Amino acid sequence: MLEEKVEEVSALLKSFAHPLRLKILCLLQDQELTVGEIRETVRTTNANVSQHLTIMRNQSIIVSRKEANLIYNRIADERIIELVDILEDLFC
Amino acid sequence: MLEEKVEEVSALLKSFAHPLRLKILCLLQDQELTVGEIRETVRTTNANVSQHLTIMRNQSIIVSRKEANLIYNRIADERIIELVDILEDLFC
DNA sequence: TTATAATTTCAGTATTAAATTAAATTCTAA
DNA sequence: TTAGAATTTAATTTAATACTGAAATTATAA
Repeated sequence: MLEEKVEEVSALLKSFAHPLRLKILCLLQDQELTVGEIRETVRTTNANVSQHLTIMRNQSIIVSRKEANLIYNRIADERIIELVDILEDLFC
Repeated sequence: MLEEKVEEVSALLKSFAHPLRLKILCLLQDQELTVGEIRETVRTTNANVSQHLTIMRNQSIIVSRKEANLIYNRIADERIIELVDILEDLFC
């Protein structure tokens, strides 16, 4: 792997090498959810969920769609869905 | 993914979501190397390489074999080799 | 227009991780 | 048995992350 790609891929990995963020990605594998809905499945604050989503948005892993005063989040990149599936196959 | 597995897999990811550690894993894909040999390919200290190897050893990603006063390191788990290949396929 | 709901942003604190340097260990070979 | 090489460990400093609670933003609907 080229040096440049190593930087890129490690940054990508880092963006979901955190239990809450990995959990969020699992939840979003096959649906879109709002901050509040995600919040209901984990024990933390909305602000915290929002911040973790921001980290993943900055890596273009997640995109959001606004509907009324709700913001629906989903996985932006098919490769991430695939990768989470692979992680599940390999390590679960 | 079960809560317990989320913790486990995110800890695993974290152990190589760092540019130097990912680089080391790439180098070790198909060979074993000593700290000194790894050191030659990156610009940091031996102590630093050793510390990063320790992090991955603690996750059982890497095992070491002693020969004279050299310590050869290799990837301990076939699934990691596979995963690095997949990362390369998907993102490079 | 005002109240409310959802989300984000901000500021502060606490925690964890990374890199550096020096000292300690382990082994080899003179 | 001592000198040197390779590696690890320890201690320190610096930097990056995570979490919380409060305030700000945005949009809806009464």
